[in-house]
Amino acid sequence: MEYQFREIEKKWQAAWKEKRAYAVSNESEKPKCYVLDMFPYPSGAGLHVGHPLGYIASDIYSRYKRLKGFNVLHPMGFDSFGLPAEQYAIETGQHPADTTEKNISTFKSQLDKIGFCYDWEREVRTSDPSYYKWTQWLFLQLFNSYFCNTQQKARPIADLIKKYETKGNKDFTADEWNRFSKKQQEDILMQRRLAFSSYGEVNWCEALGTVLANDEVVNGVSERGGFPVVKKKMRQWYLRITAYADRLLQGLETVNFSDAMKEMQRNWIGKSEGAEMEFEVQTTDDGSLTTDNRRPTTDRPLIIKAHRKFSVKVYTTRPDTIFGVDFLVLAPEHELVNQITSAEQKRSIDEYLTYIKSRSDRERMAEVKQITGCFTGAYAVNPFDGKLIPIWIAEYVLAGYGTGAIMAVPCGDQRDFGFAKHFNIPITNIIGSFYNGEEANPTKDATLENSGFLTGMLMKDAIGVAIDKIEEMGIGKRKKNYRMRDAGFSRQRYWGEPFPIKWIDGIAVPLDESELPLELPHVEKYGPGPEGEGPLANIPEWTANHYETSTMPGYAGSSWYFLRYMDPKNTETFCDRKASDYWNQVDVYIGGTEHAVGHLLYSRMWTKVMYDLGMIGFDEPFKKLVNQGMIQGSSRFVYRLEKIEFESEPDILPEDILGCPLFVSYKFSKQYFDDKSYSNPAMEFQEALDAIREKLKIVSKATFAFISSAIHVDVNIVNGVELNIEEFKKWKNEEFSDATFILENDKYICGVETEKMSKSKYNTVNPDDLVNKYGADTFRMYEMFLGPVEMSKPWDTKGIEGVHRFLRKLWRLFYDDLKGKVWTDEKPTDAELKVLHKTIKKIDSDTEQFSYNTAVAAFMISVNELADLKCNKKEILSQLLVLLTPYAPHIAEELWSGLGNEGSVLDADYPVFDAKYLVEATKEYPISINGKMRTMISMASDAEEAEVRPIVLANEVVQKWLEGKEPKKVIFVKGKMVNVVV
RNA sequence: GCCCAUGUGGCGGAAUUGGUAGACGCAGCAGACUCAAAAUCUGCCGUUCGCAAGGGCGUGAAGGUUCGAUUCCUUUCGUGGGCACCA
Repeated sequence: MEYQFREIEKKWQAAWKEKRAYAVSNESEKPKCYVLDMFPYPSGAGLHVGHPLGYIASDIYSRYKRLKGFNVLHPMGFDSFGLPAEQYAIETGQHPADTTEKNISTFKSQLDKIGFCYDWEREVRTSDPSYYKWTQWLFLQLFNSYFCNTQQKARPIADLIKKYETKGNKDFTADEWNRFSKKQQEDILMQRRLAFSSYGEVNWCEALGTVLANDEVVNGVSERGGFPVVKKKMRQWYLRITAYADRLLQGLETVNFSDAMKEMQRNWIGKSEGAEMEFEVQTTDDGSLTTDNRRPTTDRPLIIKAHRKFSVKVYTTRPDTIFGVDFLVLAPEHELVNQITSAEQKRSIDEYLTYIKSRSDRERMAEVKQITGCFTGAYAVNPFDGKLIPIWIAEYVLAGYGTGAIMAVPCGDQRDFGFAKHFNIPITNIIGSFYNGEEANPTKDATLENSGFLTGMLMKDAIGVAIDKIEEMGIGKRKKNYRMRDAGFSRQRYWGEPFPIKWIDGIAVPLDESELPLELPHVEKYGPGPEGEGPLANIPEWTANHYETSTMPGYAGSSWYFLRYMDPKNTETFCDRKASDYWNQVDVYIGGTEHAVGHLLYSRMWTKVMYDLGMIGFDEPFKKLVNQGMIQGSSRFVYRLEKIEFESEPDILPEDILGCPLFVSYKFSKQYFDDKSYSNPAMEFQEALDAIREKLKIVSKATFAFISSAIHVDVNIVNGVELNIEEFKKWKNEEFSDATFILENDKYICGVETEKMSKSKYNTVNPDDLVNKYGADTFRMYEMFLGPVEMSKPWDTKGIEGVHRFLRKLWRLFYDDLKGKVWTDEKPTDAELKVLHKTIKKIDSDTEQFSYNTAVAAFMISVNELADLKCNKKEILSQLLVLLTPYAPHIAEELWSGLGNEGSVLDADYPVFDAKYLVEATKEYPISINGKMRTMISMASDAEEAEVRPIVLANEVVQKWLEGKEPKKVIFVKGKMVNVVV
């Protein structure tokens, strides 16, 4: 009886489906466990081997927890709104709903072949109206809520309205409020709503007539077409996530995420403490701007003007350096720029602003080596010593962060320093010898000099003193700041949730709950609407109703989906409170680090809002987070000779002579054609040269040079690094059917590089093929065997054979190909029990800790040892099968029933580890001399140092190393090792 | 640029968290079985010196702490991911 994995897997998948083996109930006596994978986007390319990595890990954990007696929720669904489907629609005219539907069914059938234990009855899709009805509903809850600063939580906006009606606030009285127009009231409320509308900048591409994503903009032009892209202000929806900044930080203390992940989120939130303060802009007596740049002197003291016409508000974390401020820098977008620019500087400033319009934020942050900026001609006055400070604008100051203006202290900040040097701005040193004139020193430990009332203080002590003084003088205040911005929540796109909002007379009017869902209308064309609005603006019926024309972003539906799985069919509410109370937080959430800050922060915020409004009973969605690494592609290259230059006749392709493309094997390519530069032609070489000459039938005297260029070749037609030449000739519709090759050792060897897995690199491997060839169980175990789940690693199909051999070897413990059944009911020996219990211990702890690669190794060791012991005993093998079930459920179920066990192995009793089988009387101690292992000595496990020492010193190897001398020291670690120091 | 992760044989990786570096698997080499192949089994397999016994070197690089460092510290280089409209 052979291991017929195809039949076995088909049989049990059908049986489990028929028995609804994976259906999960919300009512159970058992403790609950919620295991969740990150929501997949059903891309048209289907699954590649990188996708299932996390799914297999969570599946193993779910099955393990089930065996351990938990009621496990392990659902799957699709984040089916998104840009790629829309892009595809624009290109092919197919409706996103149709392509999405098709993609999902491909995805599902691929997933099913791998044998996951999803409860498909709970599947959700974000693009399904019955789902996005609740996304819209939740948006309205956000819209109708505000963040109460006193209680630090979300409350209904009605509470705020009531307060305004009865008490007013610091800016207006109740009477004033009640006299405000509806529009005025709404504008004020909009400043507090958790989902609110405001103006923000987008990447506008005039030529394409559309708004572009950041990654669609490269070097200031559109990725498609290369058209110029500029910043444009547009009305946008936002979520007030900044209100939750502190709670999102505090919440991190309560969840089990990796330190790296928490650190990333903290950095993203970017909390800093410092001060906000105002610098007056120097003006003449009549209040107009002056361009007098002479510094005040004792005989010509500065007259500080009383006109508070212009002032620049800066945010700084280092108010202690106030006397070291040599210039101010405004973000180019800063509203003061136009007002304070002097007549002489107007032209330069305008030119600079034009340049800035073409720069993305990303570029502005990344290219710090390239220092740009422009002087406005205006000066500010240092409020402490009256010094005049030139005001510049520069791209390294971002409008969205802090106040959009900084005070520059070149001796303490490297970017300010570089800027000062570049534009020859004199630098004031306030930290004495801590500043060397070569680079800035951001220390807080220096003693301040030239710093007025702060002189002589340690910088870190001066921070507080400076802020107190600033507050006392009434020119600024202590301030916390966050780098995080409010989350942009509109997209000028079609394929997303419509906003349940009508715009009437400039007021955003929410739809009534009864009008939900507001369904996405069918369209024929997906092009942008007028003025960069979304495609919905092209639909007369839509605009006639005054509906909002943008749609929600991808993270809208994914911010709360984990709740819908708990109660997916509910038509009354998004999720029944009883269901969310039972399932509660997600116990284990598995997904990639690419979602570290986006999705995870948004869903954490939504959860907090829902908790504040009493809709759910917990305020962190994910108790534990496991980050899976990426599976990288392992690309293969062939090297095509592209140009042959003769002394007389340059630039001939080999094809011109040969009539066919010519490929050289890796070694020759690297040795002779590696230089990419055509001006430095490849060297001559004998071996390959002769071969090529022969191929090219060129007279031997000709002088020529080549360049080889690396071409991605489909990894599926390469065996390891050896190209399958026959397959290659058939590849790409026989594009290379007539190719010739220069081989090494009769083989064509390909180049190898690790890159992102993608279709365009021909390095994707389809799990379907592997499941067909080796079976789902082999595939699952091989993915886990590759390495730790959290680590990124390149995919290489080669090793899968080893795992498959392991499963066949396991099979042979039960059945022989010729003899049939070999398992017996005999009583196990101590040695066999020892192997079993060693395995139970290892597998149990490895599975709990997601250390699946070592668990697979432990299974292999176990089967190797049982085979060596010729152990075919049911008592041992049954327990081993239960351990294996989470990893390889099909073969486990087949063998389990073959042994005549009752019921399904999916719900068997998990083996219990018993330490008594592992007790050893003696221990092989490694003996080191000066820390280097020299020999082994077998000694009693419970021996103490006094007994061990004479045995060790008497050993002949130790004697040899001692050379008759007394050891300096003997270190004995019981149960571990002995080290003799000579 | 900033933030995070990571670097160990030809390859994927292991190492009880400061205690035998290279488990397990792939690839490779030699052998058994076979008419042959597949499958299976046995042995070798970091590098270097040596007939051998045995020794030197070795966890990206350079320092340091320690009886002992893949593990801790400092500096440095390479690679991967994220940086707000890809999801």
